[in-house]
Amino acid sequence: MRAISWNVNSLRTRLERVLGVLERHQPDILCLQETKVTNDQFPHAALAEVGYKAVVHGQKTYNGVALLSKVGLEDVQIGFPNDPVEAEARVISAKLGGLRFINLYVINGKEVGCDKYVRKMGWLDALNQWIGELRAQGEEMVVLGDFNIAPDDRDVYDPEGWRGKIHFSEEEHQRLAAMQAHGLEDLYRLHHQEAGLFSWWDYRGGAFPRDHGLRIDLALGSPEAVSRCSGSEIDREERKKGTWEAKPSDHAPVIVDFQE
DNA sequence: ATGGTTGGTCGCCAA
Repeated sequence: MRAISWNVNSLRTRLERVLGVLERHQPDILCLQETKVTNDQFPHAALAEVGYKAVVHGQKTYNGVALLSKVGLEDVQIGFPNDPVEAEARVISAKLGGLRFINLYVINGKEVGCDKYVRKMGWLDALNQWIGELRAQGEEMVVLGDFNIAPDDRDVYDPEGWRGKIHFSEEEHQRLAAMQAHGLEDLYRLHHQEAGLFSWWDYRGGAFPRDHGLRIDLALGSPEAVSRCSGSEIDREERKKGTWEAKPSDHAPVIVDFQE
């Protein structure tokens, strides 16, 4: 079973590239973030043509998450209980192959200390409470998506420059640690230990050619997910301009494989 | 500290 997480930065702009990713990697489940499309404008027909059915949680202009699958999804849940920013479409989850896939688009936070950063912390606290409740009920899961947090020095191109900044601050790391304390492990790090393996590069300042990236797109797994996880890769090629007419997203897809 | 680029939408906000 193959899962992919990808922040597409507008599904309508990126549809051709999404179809390319589906064809190249043949995932059982594709978890999209920043679809930036309302549910009534979601491109269901184009995805159905290649065999994928989508469950969606969108809004106009901002945010938006979706799950695509060609093998069916069970127990779909939109959002989570007691979300302090319920109007923002940031979470959708469903069960597949004995695991609940919880697809996240975490609040960016903009800058440490600003009101958006404070909202990010409160939102992560509420999310962690829900994840803790599910885990206490024995739910096995993969929590994946755009976390907007780089876990450690290996995940940042300039750790000293980034330390204490947005995506790499102590308070964000506390929230990530709190999530992991519910028994979740970084599935990518089960298979790769080296530094400099990134999932996001800023559009600005030639960040991709300079390889000034961060690994902020994560997949965390509970014990059953960990024991079944057979590999994980970042499709860095997808971040290149390549021969595609459409431009790349600023995020690369994160692929995670599981034994059945 | 600022700037740089992209997307949604049409003067900016968000990332």
